[in-house]
Amino acid sequence: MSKEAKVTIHDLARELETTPATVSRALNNHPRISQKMKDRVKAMAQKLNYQPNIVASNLRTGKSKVVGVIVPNINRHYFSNAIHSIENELAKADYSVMICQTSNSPETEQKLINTLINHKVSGIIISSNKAKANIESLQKALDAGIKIVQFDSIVENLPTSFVRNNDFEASKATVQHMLEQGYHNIALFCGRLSSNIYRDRRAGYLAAHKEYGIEANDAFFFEKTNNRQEGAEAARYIIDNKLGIDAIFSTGDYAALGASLVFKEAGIKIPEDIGLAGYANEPFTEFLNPPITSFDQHSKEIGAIAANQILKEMEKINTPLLDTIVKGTMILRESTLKTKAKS
Amino acid sequence: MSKEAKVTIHDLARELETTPATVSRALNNHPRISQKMKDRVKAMAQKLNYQPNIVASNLRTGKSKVVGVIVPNINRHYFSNAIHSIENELAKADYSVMICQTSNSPETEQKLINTLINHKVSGIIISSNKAKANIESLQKALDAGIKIVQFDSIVENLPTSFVRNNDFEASKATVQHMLEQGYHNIALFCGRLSSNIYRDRRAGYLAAHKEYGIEANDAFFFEKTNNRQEGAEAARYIIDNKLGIDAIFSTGDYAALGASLVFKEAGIKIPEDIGLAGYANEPFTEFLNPPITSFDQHSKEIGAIAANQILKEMEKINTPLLDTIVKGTMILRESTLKTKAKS
DNA sequence: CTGAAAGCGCTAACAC
DNA sequence: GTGTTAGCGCTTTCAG
Repeated sequence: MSKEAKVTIHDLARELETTPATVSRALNNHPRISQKMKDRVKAMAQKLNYQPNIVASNLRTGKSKVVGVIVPNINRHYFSNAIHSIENELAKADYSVMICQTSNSPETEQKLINTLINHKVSGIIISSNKAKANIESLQKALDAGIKIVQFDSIVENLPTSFVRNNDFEASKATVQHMLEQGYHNIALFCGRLSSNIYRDRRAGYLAAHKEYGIEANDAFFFEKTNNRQEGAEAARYIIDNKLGIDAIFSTGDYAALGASLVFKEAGIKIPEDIGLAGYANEPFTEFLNPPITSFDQHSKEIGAIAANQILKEMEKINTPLLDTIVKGTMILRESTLKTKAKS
Repeated sequence: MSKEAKVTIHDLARELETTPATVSRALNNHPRISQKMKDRVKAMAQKLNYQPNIVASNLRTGKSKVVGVIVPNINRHYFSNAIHSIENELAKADYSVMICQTSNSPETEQKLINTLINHKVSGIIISSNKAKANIESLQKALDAGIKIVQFDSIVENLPTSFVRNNDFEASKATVQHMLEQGYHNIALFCGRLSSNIYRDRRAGYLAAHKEYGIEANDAFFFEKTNNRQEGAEAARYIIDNKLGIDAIFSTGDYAALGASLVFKEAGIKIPEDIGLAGYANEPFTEFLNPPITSFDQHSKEIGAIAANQILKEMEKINTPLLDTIVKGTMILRESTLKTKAKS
């Protein structure tokens, strides 16, 4: 298969009449090697087209310049942006990225964590399920000296760094805005409550109501309504069962999208007949008719922060763990501007 | 750091009063090991919570169940979908995915290819730049026994499998459709011609004109117009310099998006005043006002095909190389339906 | 069916 | 500043 036998540090040593150890040290810029030797070694490496065997180095040192990233799905705007930044930042420090999708399956996640441990990655950046087995696996990773940074969906009681949004305040602010616009019967389209992010967003929704002096109606709570289809179904349910709902706060943009299209088809006007706000500021929210209010989570920044934090933790001992909260930005659009629509 | 010392096959062997070789074989289901021994070994592995050191195994065998994926950017719909499928398919076969972004820099790409080679990956799935140095690096990977599958932007004269779209026919069909709608002065917004995909799309644009008996106007060719901003600039240029352009075929959706928004602001009506078609069927195209005609490339399928092909090549010797063409689907939308708009 | 022994390529004490 | 030596954990001939 190979044209020429693989060249190793032994070959370099032989050519230079020195030893593999010296070659290794020279290549790694060891301080106690003479500049002259370093130059000779590097020249010879170039000449023979020497390529270091990273695997051998990893085995010997027990470390590797690899970081694993575990997310539910790569092809969601939020994650693909976060991963984009993570790869960019880590590549600057010559780290490689191993990427894994759980599809929200705790079993898959556990398996992936184990695989990463066995690959001897130096760090894991993860948006986690909360299954007990996963927490144990993450703890095992920590015990093995692997640094972990959690983002998005996190397990609070693990001693790791976090990077997260202010989901509670964000949701509260959005719902407050809706209440102030005159929507007083706001449905909640919500993701799985097993995840802190959806729990927080729901809490924000409830807190806004409480502060405004309105009791949130339990019948207006749509759990597991988190994608386009589920959003569409919930919207149809709302249309069919005159519940008195005059607005929807959706903890995800896709459910809002599904609802938006159903309302449009049914001739129900947004924002006049029903208000609608999503979450995540997916690109399409800007272009819907009308454009829908959403919340930008700054996913690129989140990825960059997570990457730089894990870099510090991997390279400098005693780097303190950080809990970083990235404040999102409310993007007000036509879909909740009832007052403006009236005027 | 670790709670307990790492357990190795030696530990298992000692406990079972056998040898590391037998343990290794048992764990790998070697046929000449008795079922009884396999059971004993696996039970003990479980009991001691043995975790194989993949790195050691990789060093010894010179292989690894890792595939590298190299793309310009992760956070484009096309690539994030392709990668989504790639990871899904490879994970089924217990392969891990290392992901790399070139940001369209040939130097970065070359560095990444080398890193993957040195990591001893078994395969590389790549959307490549065409720089000479990169081709040499890919050849080096092939020489090292690494399987390569190219998709999207490919280097034709390398002996690898390809997975691609029928960009030429797709573009030709779209432009034909526009010509038939009565747009006879169609501008071309185009990506870098160093890439086969944009060359092919341009060729399709030209072929459609030729077949229709109209000469394509050189002044209507906008090279390096491939993102939102460039598209907006080109649109402004078109507005300012009365060139007689009555439609735009853009080889990418983002440039079409930029143009669409500029036209809207300028009060220029799509499709009445100007026709507009994009390429890639980015999610937002469906929701623009009006929705814009585009071309769905089936990126998920492309990723899945690339992944399964490389799996075969890695696992079965003498797997033939495949050149798979995935036919895209034209998505006709309002932005090019001049006749319908008239009626 | 199992054991003995060697070694993948590199690094890091420890010498001098 | 450089050489000697041992070994990371695993697999795989070769022997029996």
